[in-house]
Parts: sequence; structure tokens; C-alpha cells
Amino acid sequence: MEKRPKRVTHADRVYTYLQAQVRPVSAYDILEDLRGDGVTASSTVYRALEKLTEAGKVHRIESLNAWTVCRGGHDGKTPVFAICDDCGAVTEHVDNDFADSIAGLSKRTGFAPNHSVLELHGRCSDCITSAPTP
Amino acid sequence: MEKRPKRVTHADRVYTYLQAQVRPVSAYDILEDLRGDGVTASSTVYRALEKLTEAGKVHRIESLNAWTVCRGGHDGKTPVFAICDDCGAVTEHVDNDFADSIAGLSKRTGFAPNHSVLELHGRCSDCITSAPTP
DNA sequence: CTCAAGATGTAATGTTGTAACATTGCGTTT
DNA sequence: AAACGCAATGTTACAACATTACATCTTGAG
Repeated sequence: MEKRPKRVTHADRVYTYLQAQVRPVSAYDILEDLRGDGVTASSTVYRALEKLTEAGKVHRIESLNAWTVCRGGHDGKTPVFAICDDCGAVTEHVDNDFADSIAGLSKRTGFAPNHSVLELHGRCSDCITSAPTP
Repeated sequence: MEKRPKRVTHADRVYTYLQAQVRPVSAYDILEDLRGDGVTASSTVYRALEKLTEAGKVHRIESLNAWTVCRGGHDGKTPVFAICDDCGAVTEHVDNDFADSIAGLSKRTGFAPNHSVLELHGRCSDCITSAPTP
């Protein structure tokens, strides 16, 4: 007797797709790649991304206009993204130092942070190793 | 021997305009407001913004797709922006804690940061005071 | 079964940003 | 003055990203 599965929504498909990606992808990339699965409109993709973001399952990388699955395992803590401008790799970090920095600035200024965008651009260790700067 | 003044460019006009704004504005807002001064194309605005950004005179707020004049006085240090989602006010901070956090993450992971996007969204102290959360 | 809520489709539109190439203004060189 | 070089600007078109309004379909609760 198998349990009747909930219907598979496009949000599920988008999530599965994002899990398979090694880099952030744009909403329109998602659309193109999921057309074969019946996703035909950008609005559907954005609705899926909105739900997944609310659920904390995906993140938007503001400085790339792109989306990535959450690989952080952070519990409400702010993720920090390290973005390699050479190879495009993005790693997600949960970092208490940053959390403390935010708390400190908040305390000093009276600003009450709600959601933070922390995105570091540079070169990942792999790219540095394979092609050191002259 | 007097130094010949360079001609007034649209980049100068954009800079002056941005200095007069209390919040970040979009490139197309700039375009609309400077039409009377002969700025007629988005490309001109973007070229101006690119130059000013390279010169460190303006910043792009990634999470708002908007631009603001530099009010930080940081010397190559990464600015942190606190963005009030209620009133739209944005304050720029130079914060050594954040710089240390970046350095720490870099050391631990081997990632070499080049440019960082640090944008905190929340409520500013003014908005908190005038309408405390229930 | 029926209905309400949610999911999706459709189509249009809005917003942001860039590319490619022509033209202009102005100082320097000849 | 004429020719030249170069940066700034204009023009046009388009790419990329995102939202909106409304119609239709699906599903689970009652």
C-alpha cells in the first residue's frame, strides 16, 4: 500500500533542477532547461523560486541575478557567498564572525537587520592554484 | 599658470545629481531627471555611472538595482550598507569587523576576495522609534 | 459532488543593462 | 587653417531579468 504522493509541482522540479547545478543559474536558464518538463512561462519559474526562497531552500545571489540551492545548513543564520569571478563557482558559508559583525553594527547604529546580503567576489583557491597571478 | 578646467561632462552632472539625492536611485530615474540637462540615453547614464564607480565616487546597491553617491570616506575598505526597507534610507559604514570577517573567511578557505557586497536589510532606528513593532 | 484555494498558463508589459556603430567637440600637430 | 586623434555623446536595437493581470485547471476538504 503505497502512500499517495503529493502532486509534483513545478516548485519541486525547480528545486530538483537547482540541486543538480554546480553554479547559480538565472531564472531564464531554469525556464529553458525545464521546458521539457512542462514549465513554459517565466512567471511559473519566479513563483517557484519565491516559494522555495521563503522556505529557505534556495538563495538568490543578488550580485549575479542568479539562483542557487541552499547548501548551508544554517538555522536562520545569514549565509555568506564566496563567488569566483574566474570559474563562476559559488560556495556558501555560515560564519559566526559575520553574524557578530552584523550584530555589532546593529548595536552601534540602532539599525535592526532583517536579511543580509553578503557576497564576496574574488578568486577561488582552485583558480589561484591553477593560474597564479603573475 | 592656471589649470584649464575640463569640460563639464554628463558624468559630472550625474555625480552632482546623485549628491543631491537622499536615497539610491535607479539609472532610469537619473535619466528622467537629467533629460533637461541634455542626457538623453540610458547608455550615457550607464557610462557615467561606470566611470564614477571606477573612481570610487558612487556605489551600486546590488540588492536594489540602484545607485548612490559614496558617503563613506573609506580608503579602499569595503563599505557596508544598511538599507531600511520601510523608508528606503541607506547609510554607508566603514566597518573593521566586517573587514576582519572577510579576512578570516579568506584565510580559512583560500578564497581571495576582491570586491565584496555587504548590504543589510532591515529597519532603521528612526522607523523603529516612530512605529515600534507591535 | 461541490466549492474554495492553490497551481499553472498566457500574454503583455515593465525594468535594467549592453552592443554596435555613427557623430560631435575640442585640443594638438602639421 | 587643415588634418588628426581621442574622448564624450548620440542613436538604435536588443538582451536579460522580473512582474502583473486575468483565465483556466487541479485538488483536497467538507
